[in-house]
Amino acid sequence: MPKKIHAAKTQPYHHGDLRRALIETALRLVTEDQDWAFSLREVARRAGVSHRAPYNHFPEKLDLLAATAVVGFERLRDGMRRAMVGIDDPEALLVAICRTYVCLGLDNPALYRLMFGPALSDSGSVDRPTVASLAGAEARAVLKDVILLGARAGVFAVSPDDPQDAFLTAMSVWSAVHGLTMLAIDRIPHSDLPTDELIDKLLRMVVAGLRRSPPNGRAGRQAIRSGIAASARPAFRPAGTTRGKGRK
Amino acid sequence: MPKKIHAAKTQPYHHGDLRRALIETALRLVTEDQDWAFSLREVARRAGVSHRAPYNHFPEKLDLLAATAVVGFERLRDGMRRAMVGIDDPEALLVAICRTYVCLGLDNPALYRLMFGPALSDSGSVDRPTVASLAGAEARAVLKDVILLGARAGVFAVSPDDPQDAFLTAMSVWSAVHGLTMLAIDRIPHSDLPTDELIDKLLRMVVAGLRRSPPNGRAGRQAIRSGIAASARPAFRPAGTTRGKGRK
DNA sequence: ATTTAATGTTTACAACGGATACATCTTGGT
DNA sequence: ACCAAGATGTATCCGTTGTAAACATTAAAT
Repeated sequence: MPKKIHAAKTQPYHHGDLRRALIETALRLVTEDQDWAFSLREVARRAGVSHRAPYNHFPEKLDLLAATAVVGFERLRDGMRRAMVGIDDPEALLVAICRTYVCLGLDNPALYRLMFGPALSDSGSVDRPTVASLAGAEARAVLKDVILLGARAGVFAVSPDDPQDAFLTAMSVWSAVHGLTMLAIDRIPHSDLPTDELIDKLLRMVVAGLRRSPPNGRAGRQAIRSGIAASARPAFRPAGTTRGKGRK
Repeated sequence: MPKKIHAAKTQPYHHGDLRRALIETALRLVTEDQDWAFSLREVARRAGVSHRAPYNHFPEKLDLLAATAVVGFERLRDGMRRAMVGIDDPEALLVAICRTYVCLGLDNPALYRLMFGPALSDSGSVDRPTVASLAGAEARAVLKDVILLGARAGVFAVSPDDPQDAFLTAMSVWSAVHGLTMLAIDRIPHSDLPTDELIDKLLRMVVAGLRRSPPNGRAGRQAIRSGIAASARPAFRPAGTTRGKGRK
C-alpha cells in the first residue's frame, strides 16, 4: 500500500535522509553546547529516530564527529573563497582571507576546536583522519594559492618557482593565523585594545612580513608596523591573465 | 597513637595524598591514551581507591582535567625557563624557548590539546578557567620577558617602553609558535623536509622577523627566507630611538 | 578524650556507547 | 508485476560511566 500519499515531502526514503540530518543536528549541538561531549543518543533523539539508528550511518560516535568537522572545514574553505571575490591586490586578498579565517573560528570556537581536535588527527580508523586532513588540505590550498599569486605578482618575497619556499611561507602564515585564532578563542589575556582591532593589527603585521621590499626603500614590515600604513602601494600587476595554475 | 611507624612515606594522611596521585594518574592516562576520554573510575582504579574517592578532591571530572592541564602549563613554563640557561643572545634565547615550546607540545599532543581545550576555556565553573588562564599567563610571561630583554638590548624592533608594543609582539610570536605546534601535532601536510628541520626553519623565520635591521644592512626576514640573502637594500632605520609607538 | 571535619567506601541509579536480533522499506533483476 | 536482497530503522540487552546519598574511618582541634 502506498504510504506517502499525504506526507510526501519529509520522508523521501525510509525515514528521510538521516546522515545529513544527523550531521546537522551534531553541528547544532556543537554550536549550542560549545562542546562535543553530547551523547549520540541525544543526537538521535533530536533527529527523531531511535538511539540505534545513527549506527547505520556512522560506525561509532567519533565518525559522526569527524563528519561534522569536515563540514567545518568546508565552511572554512567556502568562507575564504567568498572573501576573495572582488579583491585583486594579493596583499589585500591575503588579509581578507585571514580575517575571515579568524572570524569563522571565533564564531564557533567549539567547532573550530573539533576540527583540530583529537577526533581526527589521532584515532585508529583508516579513513577518518584521511578524509579530514583532505578537507583541511583543501582549505590550506586556498591560502597557498593566494601566496603563490602574490609571489608571481612580485608582491611577496617568495620565489614562485621554488615549491619549498612557497610551502614554508604558507606554513608560516597558516601557523600565525591558526595560533591567533586559538588565542582569540581563549580570550586573549587582558589586552587594552578591543579584540577586533588586535586581530586586525596582528594580521596586517603577519601579511606585511611577507612583503618584498617596495620600491620606496622602506621595509614593509616596519612601515605597517608603525601604523603609518604605507597605504596603498598601487598593486603591481603582472601581465594580464593571472594565468594562474591556481590549483584547487 | 602514632600510626605511620613503618609505612611512613606512602600514607601521610588517610589514604595518602590523593589529589596529587589522581593528577599524576590522569597525566599518565592522557599520555598513554593520547586522549582525555578515559573514565574517572579508571583513574580511581589506578590510584587504588574507590571510584567515588576522587569526588572528595574534585567536584567533577572536568576539574580533574583542569588540574591536569595546569600541570601541563607548569611543565611548559619550567621547560622554557630551563631552556634559557646559559644563553645570552636574546635572539638565540627566543629561538631556544620557542623550540622547547614546540617540542613539549609534540612530546605530548593530547596534553597540549587539553591545555587549550574546552575543559578550561569554556565551562561554567568560576575558578576552573581562571586558574588555568593564570597558568597560561605565567608561561606567556616567560616569552614576553625575553622579548622585552631583546628590545632593551636593541636587538628586536620593539620599543621597550611601550607596553602595547611589547604585548603585540609577544602575541604575534605566541600565535606563530602556538599555531606551529598545533600544525606539527597534526602532522604537517606532506613536507619534503623532515619535521625537525621544518620547525627550525619556521621558528627562525618568525624570530628573524622581529629583528631590528642589523648594521650590515640585510633585512633579516627576507634574508633567511629566500636563502639568497637579499643582499642589499640598506635597512631604513627610523631615528635612533625607534620611539615610534611602534608596531604591534 | 571527645567532638568535628576531612577523607574514603558502599550502594544506588539513570544515561551512555555499543551489540544482537528483528522489522520494514527501496530497489533491481526477472 | 513479483520477489529476493540489501539498506535502513526499532526493540532489547549489557557492561560502564558520572554522580548522589548514606555510611565508615581517621586526623586534628578542643
